[in-house]
Amino acid sequence: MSDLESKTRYDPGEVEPRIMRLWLESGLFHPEPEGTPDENYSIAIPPPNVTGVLHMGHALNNSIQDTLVRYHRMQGQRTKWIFGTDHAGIATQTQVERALEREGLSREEIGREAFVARVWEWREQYGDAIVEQLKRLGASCDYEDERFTLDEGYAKAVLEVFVALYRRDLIYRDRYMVNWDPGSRSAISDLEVEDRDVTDTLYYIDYPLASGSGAITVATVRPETMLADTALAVHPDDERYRRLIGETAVLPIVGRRLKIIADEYVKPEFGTGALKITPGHDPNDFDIGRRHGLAQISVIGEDGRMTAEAGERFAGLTVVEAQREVVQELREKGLIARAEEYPHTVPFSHRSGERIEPLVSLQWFMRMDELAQPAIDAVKDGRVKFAPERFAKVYLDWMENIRPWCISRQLWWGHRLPVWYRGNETYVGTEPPRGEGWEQDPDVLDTWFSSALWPFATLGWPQDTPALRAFYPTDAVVTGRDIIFLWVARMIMMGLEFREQVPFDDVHITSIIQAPDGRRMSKSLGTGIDPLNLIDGGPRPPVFAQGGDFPAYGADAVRWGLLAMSSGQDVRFSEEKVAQGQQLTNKLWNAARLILLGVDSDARPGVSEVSAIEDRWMLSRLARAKAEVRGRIERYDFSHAALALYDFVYGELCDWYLELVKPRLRDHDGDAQATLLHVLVETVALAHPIIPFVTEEIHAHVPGVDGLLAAGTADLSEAVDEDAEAAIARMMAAVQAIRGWRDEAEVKAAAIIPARLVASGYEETAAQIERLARLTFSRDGESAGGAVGVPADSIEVAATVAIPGGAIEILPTDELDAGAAEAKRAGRRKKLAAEIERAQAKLANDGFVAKAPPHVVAAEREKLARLQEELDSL
RNA sequence: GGGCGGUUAGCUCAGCUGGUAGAGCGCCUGCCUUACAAGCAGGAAGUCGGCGGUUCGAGCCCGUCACCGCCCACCA
Repeated sequence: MSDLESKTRYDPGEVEPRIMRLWLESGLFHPEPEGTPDENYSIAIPPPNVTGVLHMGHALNNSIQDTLVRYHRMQGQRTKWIFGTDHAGIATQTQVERALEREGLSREEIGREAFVARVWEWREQYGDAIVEQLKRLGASCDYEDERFTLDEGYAKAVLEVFVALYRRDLIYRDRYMVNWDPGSRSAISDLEVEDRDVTDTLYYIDYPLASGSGAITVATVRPETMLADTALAVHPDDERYRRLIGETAVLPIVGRRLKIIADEYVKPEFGTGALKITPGHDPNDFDIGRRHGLAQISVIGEDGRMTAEAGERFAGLTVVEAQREVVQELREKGLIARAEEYPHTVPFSHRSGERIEPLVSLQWFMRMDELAQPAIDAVKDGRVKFAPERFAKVYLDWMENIRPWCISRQLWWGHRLPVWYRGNETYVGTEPPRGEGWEQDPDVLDTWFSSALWPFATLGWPQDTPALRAFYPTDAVVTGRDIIFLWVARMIMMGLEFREQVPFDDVHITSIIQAPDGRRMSKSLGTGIDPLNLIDGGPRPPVFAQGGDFPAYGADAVRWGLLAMSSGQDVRFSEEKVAQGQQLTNKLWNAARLILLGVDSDARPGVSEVSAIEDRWMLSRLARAKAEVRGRIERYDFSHAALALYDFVYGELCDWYLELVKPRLRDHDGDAQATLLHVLVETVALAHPIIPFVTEEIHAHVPGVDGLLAAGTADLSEAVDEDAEAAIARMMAAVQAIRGWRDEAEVKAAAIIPARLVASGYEETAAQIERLARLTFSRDGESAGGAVGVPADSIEVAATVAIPGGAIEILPTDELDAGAAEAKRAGRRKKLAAEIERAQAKLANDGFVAKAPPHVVAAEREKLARLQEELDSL
């Protein structure tokens, strides 16, 4: 209890680790696998990369998930936040390779087995970091049931799926054009490619005709690939070239004869209208080549250097070097008609950042169209719902045009393909083949292949486990829109294929939080903000105008701030929102201090026989706040949930209720104490899913309540008391009117001013008005709450302040400056006159009176009458 | 080239089925009122991106233009 007395500021640094320990030790986060998925609640965390560190995206995403999870847990549902990490093939392998480089080693030097062992060591060493960081955030994941995508059981699920899809002919091996990433020396999928703007040189090259009569000119930004040209193409209807179709041209430098073919793909209006065809190094040319049965020649190798097929002169050169050589030779021969700057977009590897080299390569693919159809239906018929809804369209557009997925990766870290070769034989199975001479395919699967199985593989599939029966399908997945295709779509397809059920009902796509200057948050740009630095206090990144360290805002403040920032769209990071969250935690802490240090030792929470108007009001407003926050959370509208909570705590609980009830608290009023404690308990329960730490800490101090707040069940009652709300709303308006008048009339803040209440509807609140507005109502012949006072002209009145249902008349006193009061009256009169004019004009408009809904017109008339009355009283 | 989102107070953002614009921060004024001065009370501040239309009435609906951001796409 001494903390409550001594700490006038909430101290998250002391509270949060202590509370997290309590939660973890309680076993609260680890539900027994019982019940049905319908009655239970589960979310599978988007598995963070095992060697990753928490970034702002994680912080937002997991704040949201934890809010959902804690909310549903407190609705009494058996709740599991399925937890684990992803082996993250390329990312992790790259990190370990860099570490090896620093030792002067490479993975090739130490060999596959030793390398994989090194990665496992690395994982042992660094794999905990992100788990610990999630705990700092307060995430209530089921840490006791942690999965890893390369664990034995999980790997079994991956192989099972591969084999099953292979047997269905959905997985196949093919020589095909792939996105080759020279950086990671692996093929990557279309989704791992990003386009960047680049300015290249567009060369116009003359290809002499074999007949010797002139040349055909083609434009290209990649002259070095001409070494692999196997044809030229023109549009069949292009008059300029029609007579050349079927002729041959001579490939400069190489001397190969190229047939001139016709293909509708060629755009006559672009460039020269003639195209060099390089099936080995261009995706379009690859297709054209297949259509026309052209040879594929590969002059660029997987190492990004020219191959022997490029000719002795170029073999071994880098692509850039080869281009220079080729261009130089063409120039010497006078075959470059012209060259110009050419800005366009070019594919780059999302992972390594290197320019993609399209290559023909023998890879494993998954055919997606058949798997996609049920997943399209699931979204169309609402079994899977996107929030915000517009992302359903994004999903459907992609799914309806889905293409085969290149799933093999030339890496060492990952699930090795369950494929073996012996001569011309191929064996695919979850167990290695019997017999001698089999060699396993060296490739591993795309990381997203295993991620696609996450919602059920984490629960023990392919075994029929209790966890699977209790928690699949899950309820929601919460993630960023950047992985709708990479992950969400594939989970839906795999879930339907292998469990015949969608993996989740709801897909919540979160905002992406940008740097304060609107740029992408990125470590390399200096725009990244480490959430831990916000929680614990730490350096502000360079993107902030203000330097120095963040204050230690605490996890609750960061959670609240991120939720408040997030909306349906991308938003800039706002430190002010985090600060606002901190203020909220501090406000709650101090409200709790007022209540807990003020009540008698035998006081207990309760609501029986509540009769005081402010108590009734508070309970009614609490009920509304609960309904509001609940509704917002269930609609995945977290910013409004956070703001509604803030508004309730500040605007109703602290600004009004606590002020109203203070006198009764001092008087040891039993009803007041019980109600205060009840409201406190209910408020921290309401707030807990969003700001779990401070609420748990406060809850622990409430007399007569046991157990963890996080483990409790929320009271769902939402009874509203309209009469009490109306009475207190009037009182609040009256107090604010007087406060406003006092300020403008320059009445000293501390002065208590004589006045007379000339209004109805204040029977229960007159005394409160006196106290909160610092007035003293005269009782000459009237009761304090009397309906109508003595006739207005019988006593001199210094000022009249309009309030709902009447007015408060300020009586003369030395505290009043007559001039200021009159100036104030004049100002008010002017304002009223303007408003009256507007209302009159509106009502004079026949169209308005005739066509607007009756209640709108009636409201306008009422307003006019009220304004007129006030003006008259002045 | 398609598609999506945005443009509201100095800053970051709200604004439900159209009915005289809101919050936080910042700013101004006054208060150390025994929960919180990292607090409390009060206040100033916006031609709701431009133009046109529908309507009695438009921040909200329709059209159009401008700028910002994102996604998808094989144009040499």
